[in-house]
Amino acid sequence: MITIKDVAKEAGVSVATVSRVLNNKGGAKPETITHVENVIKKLNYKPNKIAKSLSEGSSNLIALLVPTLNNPFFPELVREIEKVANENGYNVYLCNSDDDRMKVEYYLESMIDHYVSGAIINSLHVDASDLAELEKRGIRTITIDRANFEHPYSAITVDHTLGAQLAVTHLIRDEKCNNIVFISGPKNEKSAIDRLTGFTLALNEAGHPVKTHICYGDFGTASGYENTKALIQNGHSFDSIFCANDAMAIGAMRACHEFGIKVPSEVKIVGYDNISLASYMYPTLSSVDQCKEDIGRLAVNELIQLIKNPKNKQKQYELEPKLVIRNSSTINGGSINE
Amino acid sequence: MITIKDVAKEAGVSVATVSRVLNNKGGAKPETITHVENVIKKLNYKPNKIAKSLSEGSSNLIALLVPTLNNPFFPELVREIEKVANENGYNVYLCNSDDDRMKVEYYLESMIDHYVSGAIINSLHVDASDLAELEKRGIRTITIDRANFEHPYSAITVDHTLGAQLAVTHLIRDEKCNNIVFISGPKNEKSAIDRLTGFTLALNEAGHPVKTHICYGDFGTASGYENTKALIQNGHSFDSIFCANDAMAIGAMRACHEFGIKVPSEVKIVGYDNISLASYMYPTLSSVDQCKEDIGRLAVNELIQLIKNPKNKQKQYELEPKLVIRNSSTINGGSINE
DNA sequence: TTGAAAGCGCTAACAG
DNA sequence: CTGTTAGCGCTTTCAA
Repeated sequence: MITIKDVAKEAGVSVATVSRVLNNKGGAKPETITHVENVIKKLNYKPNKIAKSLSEGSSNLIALLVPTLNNPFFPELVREIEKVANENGYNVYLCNSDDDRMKVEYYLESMIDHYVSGAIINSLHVDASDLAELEKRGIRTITIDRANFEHPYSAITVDHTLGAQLAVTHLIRDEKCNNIVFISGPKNEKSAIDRLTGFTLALNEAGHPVKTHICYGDFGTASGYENTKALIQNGHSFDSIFCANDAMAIGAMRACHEFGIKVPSEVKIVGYDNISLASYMYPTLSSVDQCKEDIGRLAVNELIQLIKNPKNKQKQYELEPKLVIRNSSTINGGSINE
Repeated sequence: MITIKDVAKEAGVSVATVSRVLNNKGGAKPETITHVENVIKKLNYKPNKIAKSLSEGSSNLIALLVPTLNNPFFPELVREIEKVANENGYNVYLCNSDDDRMKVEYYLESMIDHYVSGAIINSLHVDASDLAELEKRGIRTITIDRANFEHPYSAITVDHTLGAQLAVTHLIRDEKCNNIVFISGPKNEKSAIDRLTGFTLALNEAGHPVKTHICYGDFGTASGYENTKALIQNGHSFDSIFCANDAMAIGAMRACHEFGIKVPSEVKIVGYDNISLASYMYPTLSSVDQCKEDIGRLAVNELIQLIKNPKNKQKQYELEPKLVIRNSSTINGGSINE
C-alpha cells in the first residue's frame, strides 16, 4: 500500500504539499505541482478515500434507499441516479429494503455507520423521525415520491393526481370506457391516495356516470394478476383496468390472457411508470410516464447542493407525468418506438 | 457525533476497554462489560465504520460489478447477493458498468479507493490483469459467469453448454422443431460460445438433420426484437427461436406478435435466465433457469471465506442449469405457478 | 483485567 | 509558497 507519505518522500516535499496538489487547493508553485503529479503517476498512487473521509468527517457516498428491485421501475431509477452521482464524483450506496421495515432500519443505521453524506429515500417505511435522525447526524436527505407523510426536508414528488387523471380521462373520453377497475397500491400510501383522487376527478369530468371498482394491490406483478383473476372468477364485468404501476398491469394483462379476454378490444389496460419493457409487452402497454431521468437528475443535484451548502433551505419539487398511449388501451396504439 | 471517547469517559474506563467490549475481544470483567454495554445503549453510541476500516485496513464492503441493470436478471441477482452479504455483516457497493469499459475502469479504481475487502465481478470488460491488480491491492475477487478468459481466481460458472443443450433438445425432441434460429450473445463471449457448443451438441444428438440459423444480439430486449424482425422481413422461415437470454426472447416474441406469427403454434421460443417476469409474458416464456439464488449465495460465501482466510486456495464452481418449460415452446405448457 | 499511547492515511490550521 | 503538526475515531500492542 502506497501512501501520501511515500509520495512526499519520493518527491522531496511534505505531505501537506502533496495533499494540496491532490485536491487542487492551489498555493503551490506550478513546477512543484507538475513534479508531484509526476511522482504520483510514477508510483501509481491512489489516495485512500477512507482516510480522507475520516479526516474530513464525510464521505463521497450517497445512500439510495429503494423499496424493491423486483419492480423494474426501480432498477431503471437506480441507474439514472448512479449515473448522475458518478458524474459529480459521488458514489452510490444502494440500499434495497425489500419493503421491509427491519431492512429499512438496518440500512438507516448502516448509512450512519458509513458516514454517507446524503441519502435519497424512496420508501413507505421511512417516517419523518427517521429523516430527522439522519439530518441530526449530518446526513442530508431528499425523498422521492411515495413519501406518505409530511416532513420539512427536500422532496421530489410526481403529480399522481394528474397522472391518474390523464390515464382515466383517456379511458373514458378516448376509449368510451364506462366500467373501470382501478387496481391501486397499498391503502395508506400517498401515491395511491393521490391517484385515487385523480381517478375521481376524471370521473367527475366525464359528465356522465361511469361504473367503477377499486381493489388494492402491493405493486407486485403477482398482485395485479391475482386481483384481476379474482374479479374475473367472481363474474365481475369491466371494460378497462387502470393499474397503479406497470408491474401490476403486466399481471392484470396476464390474467386477461389466461381467461381469453382480449386486450384491448374487450378490456383496455393502462399502467403507471412506463418501464422500458412496456413497449415489448403483448399488446404494448399504455402507461403514465414518471420521467425517471428527471427524477434522478433532480434528486442528485438537489442533494449535492444541500451537501455543499448546509445552510441552504430544503425545497419541494413536483414533476408532471405524461401519458404514453400504446396498444393495451387503444386499437390504434403506438408502435414499438413510442 | 458521539465517539468511543465519550463512552469511555461516561463509563469511567479507557477507550481500549470500550473497544474490547465492542468487538467481543474478551479479556474484560463481566461487570465491566455489562456496564459499558449499558453506557453504549444509554448514549446511543454507534461505532464509526470509517474509522474502524482505516484502523483495520479493510472495510466490510463487498463490491458487486454487474454489466447492466437493464436486463432483469441482474437486479434479481443483485438482490440475492445483497441479502446474503447483509446476513454476514457485509454491505454491497453496487457497481453498474452499463457494459462500458470506461465505467468498468472507473469502478475498479473506486473499489480500491473505498478499500472494499472483496469484489464479485460479472462483466465482459474485465480481464485477468484487472483481477490481478485488485488481488495485488488486497481485494479478493470472484467472477460470476460470463468470464470470457482464463484466470487463477475463484469463479462461478453455469454450465451453459448443458443449458443450451437442454433447451434445444427440448425443441427438437419434444416439439419436433427442425428449423431453429439461435439468437446468441456477443460473439467473443464465453457464455455465447458455450451455448453454441450446446446448441451443436443437441443437433448432433438429434439423429436427423435440423436447419439452423445463428444471429448475434447484445442481450438487450431491442436486439432480440430487431434480429427477429429482420429475419421475418427477409423471408427467412423458422419454426423456433432459442435466445441466449430472456430479454432477447421477449424482444423476439414481440416481433413475432407484430407480424402475426403465433407463438407457440407457428414458432416456439425458449429464453435463458428464467427472470421472474417470464411467467407473466404472453405466452409464458420457457427458459433455462440459472439458479440466481445458488449463484448469489455461493458467490458471497466463497468470497467471505477468501477474505477471512487469505491463504485459502481459490476454487472454481460450475452450476447446473434447469429447463423450465412454459407456453412459449409447447402447447401444453405450464401455468403461472411454474 | 485494564490503560496509555502509537498508528491507520489524510486534511487543515498555523507558522515560517 | 511550503512544512510541521495536531487531529479524525478506532484498534492494538505493550505495560502495568
